[in-house]
Amino acid sequence: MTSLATIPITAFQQAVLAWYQHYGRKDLPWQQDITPYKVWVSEIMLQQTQVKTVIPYFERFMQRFPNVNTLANAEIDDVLHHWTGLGYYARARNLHKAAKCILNDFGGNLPEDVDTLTELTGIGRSTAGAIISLSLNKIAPILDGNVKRVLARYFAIEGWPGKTQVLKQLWHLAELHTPAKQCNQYNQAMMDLGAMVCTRTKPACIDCPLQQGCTAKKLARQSHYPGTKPKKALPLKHSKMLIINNNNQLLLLQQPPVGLWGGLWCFPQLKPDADIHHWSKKHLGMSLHDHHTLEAFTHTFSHFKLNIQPVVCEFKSQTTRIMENSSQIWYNLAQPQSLGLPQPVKQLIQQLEEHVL
DNA sequence: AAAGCGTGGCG
DNA sequence: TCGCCAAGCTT
Repeated sequence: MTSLATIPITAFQQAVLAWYQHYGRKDLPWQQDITPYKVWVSEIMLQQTQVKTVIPYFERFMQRFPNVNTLANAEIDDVLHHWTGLGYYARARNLHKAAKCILNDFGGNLPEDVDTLTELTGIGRSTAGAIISLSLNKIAPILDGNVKRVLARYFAIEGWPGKTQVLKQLWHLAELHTPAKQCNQYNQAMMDLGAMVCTRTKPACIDCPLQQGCTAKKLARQSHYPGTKPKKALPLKHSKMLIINNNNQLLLLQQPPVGLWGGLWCFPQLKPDADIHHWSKKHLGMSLHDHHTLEAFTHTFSHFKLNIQPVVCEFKSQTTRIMENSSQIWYNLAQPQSLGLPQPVKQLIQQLEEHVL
């Protein structure tokens, strides 16, 4: 394979660093007055999430939780409230948990080595590397989706990075090429290259500082790398969401602390074949007077689709008899509490507000 | 080792 | 429209 020889490591690093000086991103919100905390929060938000989506969430989050201390002392409901719509809510729960740990065990300062950082929940090897390199300019490799794509193409690494063996190869290459000096700029540059030049579809190889040594380009097989995940159809599930409105206060139930939508507040959900009358009597102790459906819609998760049938419920007696408790609240439309809401629930609530007005 | 975990954008 | 997947980590 000598015909596909790549360029020496130092030349690789120099090309990447030189490109960064001209074209790298330096104006993102978390790149201003850089601190480990800002990099940490941004890296967590950016997991499986695009920059454009993250920016407004990051701004609001930093406004409300400007440092480890404010985050550690916040209510989890408030943290999840600021995460509403961003998805992968375990990230917010882990962030909050880790902030408490950093405050209690590390005096409010993030650990400054990869191994200790990785022990914090929600921080894996790549996120730890990003914090260490981007905020402290210490040497540490990163391997996010962008870097994976650049390396997989440059070295023509076969297979899906979700496979342990493929991932191992990529990590090895990342370690090998990460420079001791200007590690912060190099890592940022590799991510920017993947995001701006070495894109998933239609990579702009003509603009790439690594085009000369890129194996995928030589083979004209850019789209072959990195290998894709074996596909399977998403299962379709169905659920009813009960809208119980008492004088513009909506009954919401809190999801269990872990799992799908963990810790978030939802309308009561029923399986499609469940009887609403029976459920109302059993769980609310009330007789349903009438109900009507709103237009059903389908929400897509990473691993299944959920068809949601909203049902507006009306009762014979006062629904105020339903008492609040730790996992059951009345959500006040006029003065909403700071709570985490799944996107479909937030959506439905917005619809109801418009209807009321 | 592979599945669970959200949401939005894009071709 | 619909499948794919984006600055991954946890179990």
